Amino acid sequence: MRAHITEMVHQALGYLKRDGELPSDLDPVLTVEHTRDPAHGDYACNIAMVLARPLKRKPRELAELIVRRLPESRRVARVEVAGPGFLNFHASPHHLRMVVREILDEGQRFGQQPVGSRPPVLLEYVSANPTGPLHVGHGRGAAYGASLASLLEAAGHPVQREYYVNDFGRQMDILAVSVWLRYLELCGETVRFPDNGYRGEYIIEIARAVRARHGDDMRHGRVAVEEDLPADGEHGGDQEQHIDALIDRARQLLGEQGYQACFAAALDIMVEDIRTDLAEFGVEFDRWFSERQLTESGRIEAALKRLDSAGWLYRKDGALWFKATELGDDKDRVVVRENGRSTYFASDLAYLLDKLDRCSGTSLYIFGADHHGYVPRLKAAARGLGEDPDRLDFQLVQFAVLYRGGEKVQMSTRSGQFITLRELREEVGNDAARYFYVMRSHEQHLDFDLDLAKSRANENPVYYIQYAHARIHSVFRQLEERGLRHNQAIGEAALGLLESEHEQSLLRELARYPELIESAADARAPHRIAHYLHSLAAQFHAYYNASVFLVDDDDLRNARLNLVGAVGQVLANGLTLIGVGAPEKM
RNA sequence: GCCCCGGUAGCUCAGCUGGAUAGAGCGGCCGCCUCCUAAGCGGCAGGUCGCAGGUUCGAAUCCUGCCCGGGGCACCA
Repeated sequence: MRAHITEMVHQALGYLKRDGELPSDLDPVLTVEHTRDPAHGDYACNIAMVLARPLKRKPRELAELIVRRLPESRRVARVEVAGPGFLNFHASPHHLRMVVREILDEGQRFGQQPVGSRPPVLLEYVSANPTGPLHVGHGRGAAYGASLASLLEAAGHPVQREYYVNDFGRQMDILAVSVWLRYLELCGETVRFPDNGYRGEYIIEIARAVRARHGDDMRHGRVAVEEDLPADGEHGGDQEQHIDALIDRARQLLGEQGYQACFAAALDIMVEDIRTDLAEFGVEFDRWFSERQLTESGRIEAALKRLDSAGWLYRKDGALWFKATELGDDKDRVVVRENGRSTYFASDLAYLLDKLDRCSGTSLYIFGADHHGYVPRLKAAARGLGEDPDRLDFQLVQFAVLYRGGEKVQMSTRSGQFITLRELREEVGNDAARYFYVMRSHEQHLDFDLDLAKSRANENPVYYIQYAHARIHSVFRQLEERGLRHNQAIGEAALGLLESEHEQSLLRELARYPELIESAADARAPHRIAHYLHSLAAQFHAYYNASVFLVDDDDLRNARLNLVGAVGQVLANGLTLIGVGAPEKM
């Protein structure tokens, strides 16, 4: 509809230019938007105000001129000049009738553009290190990413969903050693656990699984394990040196094969845990991209070679550096360490290149807010690799803080004192968790009120929306119980009977859903869907309380059922986008 | 010091990429079930859009400076 009105205005301008009433070289930027106040019609256009200055004419006068030349449209009932010079367009009853018909005919596809009508997007999200279970912070990234993926798809972008698995590097070694030490404990050895190790209960469970698979094969005595290790932090030594030495010791005692078996077991179990956790949360991926494979396939070398031949690498202090500063970053970055191992950033380079090769459109990153420093770095990387940095899009998800009983729930990762995503889901349920995570703008800190999320009362927005959907289904059940059937054709013919304020505002609200999908997708803002649904539900509840739908009059009843059915459909479609269920009964 | 996000009603937040008289939920107060689910509805109260300049027909929205809160600035991952 917005496009339709824009076209109408352009036509009018064309006539005026042809007739010499406006200069022919005119090419103004005009906007058509939804009005907030129904008194201003359904859509407003600012063209007259935009033209007023360059033409040195009064906006209202220009507005009158344009209105007179607007082409006829069945979807527009009338156009008025209002306020400082707005063109206010009133949608025709025909237009609103068409919207209801479209909703009922298209069903769950209503609001969606054909996939492929917009450029593809490769969306990477969550990508938490598989060194422990997901916590509530990851949950927000997961809910946001999954909702955004659905939203982009609905707007017509082909979407590839990816999880980048950091299955390589020192953190994973620390995980493997932590598991091994717990395993030794299970075998009956008394070994000291390093300050820097992963302490969570889950490590013991992984160790148990390793023991079930490998028996006592990996058992070594305490002396062999701890002999001659540098002191740990607790004993006045260096934590990092201590744990590195411990990793080396594990490699020696277990042999490379044995060590890899332990490492692989820990990794498999962790990744599988994350995968099922997310799947239960309705968050799925098309691909789990392994960092290790990136290394082994030589793509890091390839990316570095490309940077080098473009002259962006240099050697200093024994390390290989990327001249990021010259490409917009605030400092140069090491890509190969003094010890010859490539850095995490080198993997990022290779992955970036791989993504851009596989997706002709945009590579969209969802980061936690603490990763914002990566943005200039990766843009510099794209430039250095000879790629267009505008093909990268970064969305930063701010932190979520849990509140229980009005008190902030304290969490710290190190000590293993954190609430996992799984615990959160069990406490408040998947629907509430998904909704609460996306109901706020992702770039806004989130106060997650556990008590509110658990509440089964009207104050909980999730139930409020779901209740509206359930009520609608209940109406249709009642209809059948009374031995009646809904006749859509009769309803459509009688849609003109829906003249009450509630009915009109519901029709207007439904009509803007497809445009909401578009603008929310462009703004990467699924929270707008959440707000829209709440508003639609509110209007429905008001309507429900004000009118009886199942009246004796066939025309009126069917017309109302068309409207109510359409509301139910749009509620279900929107809830699906943000991963929340649309129950038919509550 | 530099960078990112935020500051809008008592609280939590929207504000559709610059529009018309700034909105919702919660909390507070007053009402509404012989009727399709009261997990609902109606009403009242509540505002210096952090502060100061600037840009323009028009600013909560864009620019600059300052104040406050959160986060980040590794040859860690």
